[in-house]
Amino acid sequence: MNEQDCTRTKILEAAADRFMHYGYSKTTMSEVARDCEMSAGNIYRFFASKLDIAEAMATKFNHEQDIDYRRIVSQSKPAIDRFFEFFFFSLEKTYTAIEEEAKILEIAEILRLERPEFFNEHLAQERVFLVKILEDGIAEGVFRKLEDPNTTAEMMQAALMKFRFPQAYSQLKLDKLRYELEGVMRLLLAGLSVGAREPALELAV
Amino acid sequence: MNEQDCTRTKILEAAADRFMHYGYSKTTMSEVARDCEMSAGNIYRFFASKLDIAEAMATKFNHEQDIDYRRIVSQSKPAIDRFFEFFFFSLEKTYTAIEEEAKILEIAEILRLERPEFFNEHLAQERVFLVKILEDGIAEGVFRKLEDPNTTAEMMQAALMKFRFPQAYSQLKLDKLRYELEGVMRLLLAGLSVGAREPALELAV
DNA sequence: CGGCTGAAGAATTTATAAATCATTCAAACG
DNA sequence: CGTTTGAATGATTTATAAATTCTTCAGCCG
Repeated sequence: MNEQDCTRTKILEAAADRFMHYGYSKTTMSEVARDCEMSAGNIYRFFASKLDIAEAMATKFNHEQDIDYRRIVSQSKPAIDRFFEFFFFSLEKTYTAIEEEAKILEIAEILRLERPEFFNEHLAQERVFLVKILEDGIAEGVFRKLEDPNTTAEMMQAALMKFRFPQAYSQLKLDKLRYELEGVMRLLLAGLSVGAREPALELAV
Repeated sequence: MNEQDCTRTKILEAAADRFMHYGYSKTTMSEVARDCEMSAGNIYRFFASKLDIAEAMATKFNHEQDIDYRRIVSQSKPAIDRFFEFFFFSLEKTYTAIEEEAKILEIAEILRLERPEFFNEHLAQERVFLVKILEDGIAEGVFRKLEDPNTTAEMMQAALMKFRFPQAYSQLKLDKLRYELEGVMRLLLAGLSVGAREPALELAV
C-alpha cells in the first residue's frame, strides 16, 4: 500500500467511525480532518466529496458481503439450498446491521437518493452469483432450462426487493419478514423447477 | 341519504378538492369548513380528525378500484390472463394517478406512516380477489393444487409490493416497471403451474 | 335539547437571522 | 513542483420567536 492509499484508508476509517457513531449528516469534514491530523481542504485530494466517502464505505461493506456470497454460492449443496441460504443471509445481515446501527439506514437512504447507480451496480454484481446458482441448478436437473438466466436473476431480485432494506421498505419485524421471504422464495423456486411452465401469452394488456 | 351522511359527503368532497389541488398539509380545516359554510369545530362532529378525512378519501378510492378488480376477476377468461390484467391494471392506475396528481403520493405516504393498518386491510380485501382467481385456475387445471390459497396470495402480494406504489418504492419509469412486473409474474405463475413443485426442505437456515 | 359556533390551548409550521458546513483555490510550505 | 493549508464563498442547517393550525369544549342558538 502506497502513501496515497494509506491516507485514503485513514480518512475512510476516521469517517466511518464518525458516521457510525454520530450519523452521516452530524459528521463534519473538519472533524474527520482533525481525526486524521490534516485540514478539511486536504481531504478533497483523496475524495471528491463527503458523499464519495459514504459511497466508498458502502462499497467496502458490499465487498465484504461478496466474500460471504461467494462462500455460499460455491458450497457443494443443492442449488435450492444455496438460494435459500443466500437470501436469508442477506436479510438477516442487513436487518441486524440496521437494527444495531440505525446510522446505516441514513447512509443507505442518502445513497439511494443521490447515487442510484450505486445500487444498480451492486445488484448487477449480485446477479453474477445468482446466475451461477441458476446454472448449477439446471445442471443438477432441478431447475428447468432457462432462456436467459440473467433476466431470471433480475426478476428474482425484483420480487425480493422488499427484503433488501427491510426497515426502509416495510417496518415489518424480522419474524414476519422471514415468513414472507420463505413463502416468496418457495413460489419462485417452484417456478424454476423442472416441470414448471411459464404462461404462454401475447400480453395485449 | 340522511342529513348526517349528506354533510359528511360535502365535507369529504370539499376536502378532497383542496387536498388534490394544494396538498394535504397545505390544506387547513378552516378552509374546508369555509367551503362547507360551517365552522372548523363543526367538522369534528363528522370526522374525528383531519387524518380521518384523508383515510375516508383513500377508502373511497379503494372501493372504486375494487369495482374494477371485481370486473376483472369475474371475466370468463383463463385465470392466468386475469392475473396479468389484475396486476397490470393496478400498476397503470396507481402510476398514472400519482404522476398526474403528485398530491396523492403525499396522502399515501402519510397514511402509510400514521395508519399502517389501513394498508393491511386493503391488502386483505385484495386477497379475496386473488384467492378467487387462484381457485378458478386450479379448477381450470392450469394451477397446481394449493395447500392454502390465501397464503399464496399473500406471497404474491409480497413479491409484487414494489409495483404497488411505484414512485415511492423505486423511481423507475413505467416502461421498466412493466418489464419487471411481467417478468416477476411469469416466474410466479410458472411456480403455480401444474407440474411445478415447491422445494422440499427443512429450512435449518 | 341537539346542533353549531368561536374562543382557547397545545402542537406544529413558518419566517428569518445567525451560525455552521461543504467545497474551492490562491498562496504558503517543504 | 507536488502537498498542504486556511481563508473565502455559497449553500445548508440551526435557533428562536411569531404565526398558524388542529382540536377541544363551554356556551349560544333555534
